Amino acid sequence: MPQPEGSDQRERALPSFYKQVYVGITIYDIAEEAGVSIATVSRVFNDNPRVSEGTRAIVQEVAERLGYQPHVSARSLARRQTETISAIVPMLSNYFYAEVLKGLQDRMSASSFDLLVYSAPTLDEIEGQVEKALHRGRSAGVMLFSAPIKGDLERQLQQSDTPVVLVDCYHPGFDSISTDNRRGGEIAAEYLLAAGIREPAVLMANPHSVPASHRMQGFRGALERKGVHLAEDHLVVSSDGYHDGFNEQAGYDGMMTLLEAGIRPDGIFATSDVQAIGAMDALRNAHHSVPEDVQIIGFDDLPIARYLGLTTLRQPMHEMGGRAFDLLMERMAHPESTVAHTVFAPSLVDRHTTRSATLA
Amino acid sequence: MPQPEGSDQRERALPSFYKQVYVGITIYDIAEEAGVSIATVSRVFNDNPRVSEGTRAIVQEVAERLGYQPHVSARSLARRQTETISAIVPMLSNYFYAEVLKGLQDRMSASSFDLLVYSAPTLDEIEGQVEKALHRGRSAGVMLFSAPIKGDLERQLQQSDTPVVLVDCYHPGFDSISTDNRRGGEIAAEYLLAAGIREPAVLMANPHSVPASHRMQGFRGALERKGVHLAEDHLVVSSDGYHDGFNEQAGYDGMMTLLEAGIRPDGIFATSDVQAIGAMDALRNAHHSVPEDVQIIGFDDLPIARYLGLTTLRQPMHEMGGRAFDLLMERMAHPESTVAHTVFAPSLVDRHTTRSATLA
DNA sequence: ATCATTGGTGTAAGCGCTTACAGTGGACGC
DNA sequence: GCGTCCACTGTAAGCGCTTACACCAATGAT
Repeated sequence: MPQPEGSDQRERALPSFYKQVYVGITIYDIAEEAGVSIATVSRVFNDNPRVSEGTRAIVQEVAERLGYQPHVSARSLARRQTETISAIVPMLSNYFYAEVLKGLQDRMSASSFDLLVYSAPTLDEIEGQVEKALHRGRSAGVMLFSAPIKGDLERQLQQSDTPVVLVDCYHPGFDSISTDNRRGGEIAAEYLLAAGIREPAVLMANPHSVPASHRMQGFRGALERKGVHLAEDHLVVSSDGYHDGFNEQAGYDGMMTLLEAGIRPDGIFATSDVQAIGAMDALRNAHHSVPEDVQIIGFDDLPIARYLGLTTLRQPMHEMGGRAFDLLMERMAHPESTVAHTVFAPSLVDRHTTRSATLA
Repeated sequence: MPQPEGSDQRERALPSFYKQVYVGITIYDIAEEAGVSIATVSRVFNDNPRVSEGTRAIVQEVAERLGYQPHVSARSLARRQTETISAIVPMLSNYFYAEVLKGLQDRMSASSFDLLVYSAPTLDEIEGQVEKALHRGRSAGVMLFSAPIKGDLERQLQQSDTPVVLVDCYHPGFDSISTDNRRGGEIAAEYLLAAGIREPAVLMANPHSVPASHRMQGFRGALERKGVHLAEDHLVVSSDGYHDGFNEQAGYDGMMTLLEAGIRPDGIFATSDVQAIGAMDALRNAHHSVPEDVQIIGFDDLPIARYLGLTTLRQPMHEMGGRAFDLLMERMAHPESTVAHTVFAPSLVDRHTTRSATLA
C-alpha cells in the first residue's frame, strides 16, 4: 500500500484516542504534531547540536507526550550498526558462564548495548550459533566462550568483519581473555607437593577441552620439575560428553576408575570444582577421608566450593566478564589495532580439602 | 549519497575480489549475479512457491557462493516483526533463573528466535529494562521474571502491545507461569508436622517478594489448620536487599536473630535453599545439629541442596522455561485469547535435614 | 547597501528487505 | 488464428530512520 504523499496516510496513527498512543508512534507523527520536519526530530534524538533550543524543547515535549520510542531495526538499518552484542556460551546454567555473563552485563548496563545470548551445549552446535550471531546486522560484536577455534569455525570468524572476543579460549588472531590455566595447574601441583603428597592423580575433563588440557599440563609440568612423575594410570580422562566432562558424574566416575584399579593417590587435582565434588562423593562412599587419606584441589571456586570447604583455584569470573566487554569496545573503536590477550592469574583459595590448610 | 539508478552504484560491492566476498552481500548483488530481480531473490528466501525450480536453484547457488546472509534489521523492518524475544531476569548468576533460561533456550533452539537477556538486580531497575525490552521493533515477546506487577510497571505492560509472559510472578492480566508457592509452604508444614516438630519458625526473604510471601503464607496456613500457631517472633523477615533476601547471608542473619533472641525452634522453613544453607551455617556455629535438634526445609532444589542433603521443595525450572516459551508463542499466535496461568506443583525432595528422611 | 557567512531547518535519498500489483509469454480451447 | 488463463517474474512503494545537501533568513564585514 503506497503512501500517497507526505503524511496523509499517517494521520490515522495519530493519538486521537488514548488506546492508540503507545502503538507505533514514529518520527512522522512527532514531526507533524510539533510542526517540524522529520529530519529535525531525528536530530533531536541524535543530540545533533544544529537544532535550536526552542525546537528541541518542543520536539522533546511532544515525544514524551506521545510516548515515542525509536524503532530499533529502522535505526540500525539507517545507521548501519547495531547496539547489540552476542555471547555464545556452552551452557547458561553453568555457574562460570552465568557469573562471567553477569560481570559482562554489569559493565554493559552503563552503555546502551543489549545482550543476545546463544547457547551451544555441544561442540558441533557452536558453528551454527556463531553463524546466527554473525548474521549481518545482528550484532556489533561477538563474545565466544570456551570454543576451540579451528577448522570451519576459524574461517568463519576470520572472514567475518564483526569484532570478536574470545573468552576462556585462545587463538592468536583474536582478542581473548582467559585464565592462565597452566599456571593454575602449576600452583595446584606446588601446593599439593608442599602439603606432602607423594602420589598425585588428575581427574581431567574431556581431552579436547583446551582449559582442561592446560590445567593438566601445568600440573604435570610442575610436578616433573620437582622430580615427581604423574603415572599414566593416575591421569583419568573423562569421555563423558555432558558439558565436556565438567560435571559431577564425570568426577565421580573418574574417581571410581582410580579406586577400582586399586590406585590410592594421596593428592588429587580435579580440573573443575564440580569434578572434585563428584570425586569427593566417590571417596566418601569408599570410606576414604579428605584430607587425611587424600587431599583434593578443584578449579573455579564455585559458591558451592565455599560450602564444602573445597580448596580450589579461583578464576575472577565477574571481572573477566567486565574486561571482555571492555575489550570488545576497544576492538570496535580500533578495528585495526593489535590483537590483545588478557590473561588472569588464578589464585589459590585455601580451604579444608588440603592438609596445609588444616595445619595452617 | 544518492544511488543514481538501479544497480550501478552496487557494482563496487560485487565480489570481484575474494576479500570482499563476505562483507555486505545484499539481495541486489545476488539478483545481478543470478540475472533476476530482487523480488525473486527475496521470494526464494521466503519460500514463496511462486518461483520456478530452475530460478530457485540458481538463486540459491549464487547466494551460497557469495555467502549471502539476510540483514536482520532490514528484514524485521520490512516484515514489521522481529524474531527476538527478551527475558528480564533479576540476576543471571542465580541458579533458578539460569536454569529456567536454559529450559527456555533448549525449547527455543528448535525455532528461529533469539534471546535477549536483560537483568534487573533491584526492583527499581525493572521498569527501565522492561522499557528497553519493549522498544518498538526490539522483541516479538517479553518474558518477565519475578517482578511485582503494579504501578508504573503494570501500566507500562498493559499499554504495550507486545506479548508478555510472567515467570515466577502473577498478574490477572497476563499469561503467567509459576510454582504454587503456597502449596509448597503447605507441603513443608505438613511434612515438618508429621516429622514431629512442635515449634516451627520461618526464615523469610524480603516481604515485598511475592514468592517468599506466598511460601510463608502457605506454611503458616497449613500449620494453623493443624492447630499449630506460628509465633510472630518465630517469623524472621529479611531486610537484606541483595537479591530480595534470597541469599545465604540473609539466612545466616535470620537464624542468628532467632538464636540470639533465645528462640529454639525445632523445625525451620526457609523460603529458599540458599537461605537454608546460611541458616545451617549459623546452626553449625552455634553447635546445634541438624536434623537432631532442628529440622530444616528449603525451597528450589538447587544442585547444592543435593550435596548438602538438604530437604527441599523442588521447582521444575527447566520445564518452566520451556513452557514459558510455549505460552509466549501461543500468545503471539492468538493475541486475543484468554489469559492463561500455568501453575506447577512443587514436589518435596526428602533428604537428610529432616527427621522422617532419616527414619524412613 | 552588498555579499559572504552562519545557524537552523527542510528535502529527499538511501539503508536492505517484503510484497502488492502489473506485466509477459507460452499452453490451451474454441 | 485468436483470446484466455496461468505460471513466473519484474517494478516500485514502503517499513522508520539517518544524513548529505540545499535552502533561507539574519548577521557581520566591507
